[in-house]
Amino acid sequence: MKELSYQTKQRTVIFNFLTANAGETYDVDSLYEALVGRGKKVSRTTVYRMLKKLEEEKSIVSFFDASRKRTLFRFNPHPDPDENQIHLQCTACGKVEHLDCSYLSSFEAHLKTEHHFTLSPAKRVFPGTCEDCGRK
Amino acid sequence: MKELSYQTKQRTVIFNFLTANAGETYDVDSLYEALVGRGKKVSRTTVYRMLKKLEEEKSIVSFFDASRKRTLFRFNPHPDPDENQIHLQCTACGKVEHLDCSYLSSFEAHLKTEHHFTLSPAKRVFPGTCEDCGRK
DNA sequence: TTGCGTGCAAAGGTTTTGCATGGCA
DNA sequence: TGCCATGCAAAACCTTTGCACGCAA
Repeated sequence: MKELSYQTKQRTVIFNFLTANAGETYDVDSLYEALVGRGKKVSRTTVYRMLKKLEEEKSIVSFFDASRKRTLFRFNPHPDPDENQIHLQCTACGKVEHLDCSYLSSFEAHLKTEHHFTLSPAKRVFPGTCEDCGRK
Repeated sequence: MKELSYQTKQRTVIFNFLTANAGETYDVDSLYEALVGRGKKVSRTTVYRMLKKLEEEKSIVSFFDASRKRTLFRFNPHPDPDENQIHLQCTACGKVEHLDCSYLSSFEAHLKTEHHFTLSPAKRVFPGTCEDCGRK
């Protein structure tokens, strides 16, 4: 019962944009505006639906920006769940830093053995203050 | 320019309920229903506004339940930002476990020294799978 | 041809806001 | 008395859904 994925123009446009801007995060609206601003033909509804699909396929990851109350998306460079992947989101400027950090696995192991809690592999977002905002 | 907080009936009712149920998390609606169900006179709007205020005063903490798409609140037993406080939220059942874990501080220190990122002291919520749901 | 993908408009649900009234200090 | 808090209704907001049409395989 495997679901097919047609290679439509909109799918290509959305996916290519996210891979080309792999370091950035986008909410639905900013992504939609960016695409339309570049002359791409796509509807907001399709952006919603395709992002959901791409996330299910692990091509992208999503997380919720509590301060702005909307879902953010970004390219997932490491679909491998064993990756030491982590997101640091600055609560001041909203910026999200992507980071590979081996220290995370030890913390993860501790949570699992000592607290019987398995960290979600894909959506680890830590709120805090980034370097720039911390100086202010 | 310090903002005052009047000790109104609604404020007392909301705050008392959350302290009396310090181990539980509530969304606005379940909290509202619980209060009205107990004969308390309060409006949904006031619940929203008072929760916001209590959170600003660090009396409670909030985080977003991505699966149910709504904000959750709970009493904050440790307003002290130095506390080794952490929340583990199960993405399967939505349950939130509160936890004091000294291991966290070392991870926090690592993030600060190596990655120049200061973890937010109040809103550390880690998504994952709890023990019960992990067994299924 | 099949059935997933698309687009528009409308609905859905959570949260916010405007405004007049109420109540604490 | 001054000013914050409250309540209602309406608005704002992000997101989902219904339905007819389009298009990839």
